[in-house]
Amino acid sequence: MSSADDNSAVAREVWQLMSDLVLDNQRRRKVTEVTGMSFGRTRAVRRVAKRSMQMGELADLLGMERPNLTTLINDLEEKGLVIRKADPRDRRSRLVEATAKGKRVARKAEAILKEPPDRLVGLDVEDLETLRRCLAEASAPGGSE
Amino acid sequence: MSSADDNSAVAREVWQLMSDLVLDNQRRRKVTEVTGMSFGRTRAVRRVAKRSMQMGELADLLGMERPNLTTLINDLEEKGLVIRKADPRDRRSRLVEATAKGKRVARKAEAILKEPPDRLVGLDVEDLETLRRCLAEASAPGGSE
DNA sequence: TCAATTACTTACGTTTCTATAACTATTATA
DNA sequence: TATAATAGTTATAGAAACGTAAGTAATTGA
Repeated sequence: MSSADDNSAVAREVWQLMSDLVLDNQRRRKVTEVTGMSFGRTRAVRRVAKRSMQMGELADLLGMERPNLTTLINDLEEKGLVIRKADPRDRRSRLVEATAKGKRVARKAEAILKEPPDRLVGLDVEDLETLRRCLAEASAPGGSE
Repeated sequence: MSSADDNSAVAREVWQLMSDLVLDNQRRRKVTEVTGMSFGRTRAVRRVAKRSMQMGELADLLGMERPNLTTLINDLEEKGLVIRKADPRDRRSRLVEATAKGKRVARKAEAILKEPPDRLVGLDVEDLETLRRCLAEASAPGGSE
């Protein structure tokens, strides 16, 4: 029996446990409740709040078609959460930027999403440190979501 | 400085790392692609494939209103993925059961969702064991998702 | 037994998500 | 400069996700 097989088996268990912990839909529900809009809309606002970007880049990050993003951003702009600005480098493209209001909404969402479950906080500090070390090692440099 | 504060800070980091790892939208996308239906529909099939249950219980698990579940299950029934059966205990309620076809679809989805990312599999066995131990400790007895 | 409750469905309307085709404006290139 | 490629928008249209009100059938319990 190879060590790779051992890894795989344990990794599957770990993955299952992690997924169960993270994929708690109450969290999504809470976010839509607090922000007063869909999770997808909130996701866009959060992205833009971190950094202004072109429509195309944002569409790619959110994994949606450009025409659909146009509609979404129209909506967010009407709500006063983002604005489109001219891109000085390329007049074809538009830069999407979060307004102060948009950033507030993004912060509210992040606050909910970043709050770890009680059960995680309740672990021993040593265990948490170990978790952090291992997960940091397992994490891609680019991050996701 | 209390130990609780230390825990909280590290826990937040751990949580962030875990969330990034789990919330990879490519996975969702792949599931809808393979199953040929929305993630929500697939979620329902997966639930029922594990265990037959009443409409109400399923609606609660999926976090949706009963009328909406009725529509969803109608759709899945037309697709031949589930069937409604009489509940011998209570003739008001219906038991939703996955068909063989439904179970196949559920298996396909699970196969994608249960596959841990390469970066996790690549960790040392000792680290994986530690992760498992910690996460098992942090997991609720009831599970979620 | 009969009123209240429960489990589910029907009917309806709104929002959100999704994809595609055709269009304008701008930039890059041959 | 003419042509192609790019960035975004408009226009459609269908599927999916939500919520509420009102209805049926079965059960509970006073």
